[in-house]
Amino acid sequence: MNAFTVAKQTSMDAIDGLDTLDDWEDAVIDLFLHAANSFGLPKSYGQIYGLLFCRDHPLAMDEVLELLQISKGSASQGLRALRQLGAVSSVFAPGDRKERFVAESRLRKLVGGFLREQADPHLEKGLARLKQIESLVNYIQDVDARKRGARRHEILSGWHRQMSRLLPWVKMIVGKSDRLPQKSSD
Amino acid sequence: MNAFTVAKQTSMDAIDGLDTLDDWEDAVIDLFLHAANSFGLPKSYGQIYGLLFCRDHPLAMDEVLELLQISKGSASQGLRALRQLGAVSSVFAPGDRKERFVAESRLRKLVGGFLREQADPHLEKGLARLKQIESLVNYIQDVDARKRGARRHEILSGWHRQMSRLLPWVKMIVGKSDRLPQKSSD
DNA sequence: CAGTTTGTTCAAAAAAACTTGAACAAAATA
DNA sequence: TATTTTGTTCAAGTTTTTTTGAACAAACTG
Repeated sequence: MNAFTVAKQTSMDAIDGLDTLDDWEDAVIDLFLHAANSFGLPKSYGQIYGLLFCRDHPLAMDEVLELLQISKGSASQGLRALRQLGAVSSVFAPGDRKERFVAESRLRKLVGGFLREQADPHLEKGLARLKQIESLVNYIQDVDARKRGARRHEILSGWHRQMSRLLPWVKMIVGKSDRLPQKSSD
Repeated sequence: MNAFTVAKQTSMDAIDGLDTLDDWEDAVIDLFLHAANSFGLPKSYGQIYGLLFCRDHPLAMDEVLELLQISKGSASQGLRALRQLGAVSSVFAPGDRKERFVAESRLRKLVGGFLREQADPHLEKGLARLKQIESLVNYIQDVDARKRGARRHEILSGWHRQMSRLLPWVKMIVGKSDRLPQKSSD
């Protein structure tokens, strides 16, 4: 990258305001920071997603960490996790070695990714725990005590079944009319 | 409480095994510990709920903290929070000053309480943030930049609407056939 | 009313989660 | 191949959350 290119880009950014955060962008990033927290994700993930969500064009990792004032490590880990969740995807600009990132803005996809990466694994682990509980209950000698244990195992199995049923419905219901109808996208 | 009463209770507990935790109870408590964590609640809440869930009879706070080996403070705060969530309710045994607690085991109620105490407040806060974003977007001078902000606000508003729609469905779907049909309870 | 039981509060300690940045690796370039 | 660019890893540091327990308050009891 030569001096001319640097100068050109800097001035363009300054004109477009893309090398600083607008107040509304700060507010959006803050919204996602809190949203991430309430979904059990690190706040930096929310910040990164929020920034990309605001922008029309892909950002590279160094732009993200510069704009958000976070460390390289956070940016790297955050972007990887968000991609894993399907919340961001990377694009490679032709003739540029940098990987650039864009936010997925279809709620359906976001919810789907979250359920796949977070909810489904918990349900699987839960099933394993249920099996272990079942076998422990079978060792109980006292009849009444074993009945009590068995009853609890039944209840938990019922809950597990219901949660398993619920998730597909969530995927269905969310994303029925995603992104508002005006100006059809996708 | 006189010596006889103490001796009597101790022996009864020993016989029934109610003053120690069975292996299966440990496993159930551990299950709820992890579940609480994944719902963003302190693990002690999960432990307390799990213990009460295992037992047929109400437990007093001192029994809970003894069985789980947790502090008075944790037990007190945990029980209060769980009651607030509708996950436990307290009963007063006649002729006893102690408040005793039982777990709510209807998934519908648990989910309802969680949504009411956790999800609904988040949605409300989200709405407030959206309004603030909207007003910030209106201050943007540059037309294209304002369009970009307005578009983002629309998308977020759509998400908010969809999440608001989703929650009632969740309440409906969960608890359709709660607690397994056999041996009708409640 | 003095003593006991029951339960709450909250400052400090402990534990858990998150972030940082320097060292490292991989890939492109000269 | 030496150098630069880009990105990852992870031990150590920081922040946040949770737990503890001693002090306190309220309600009962003798």
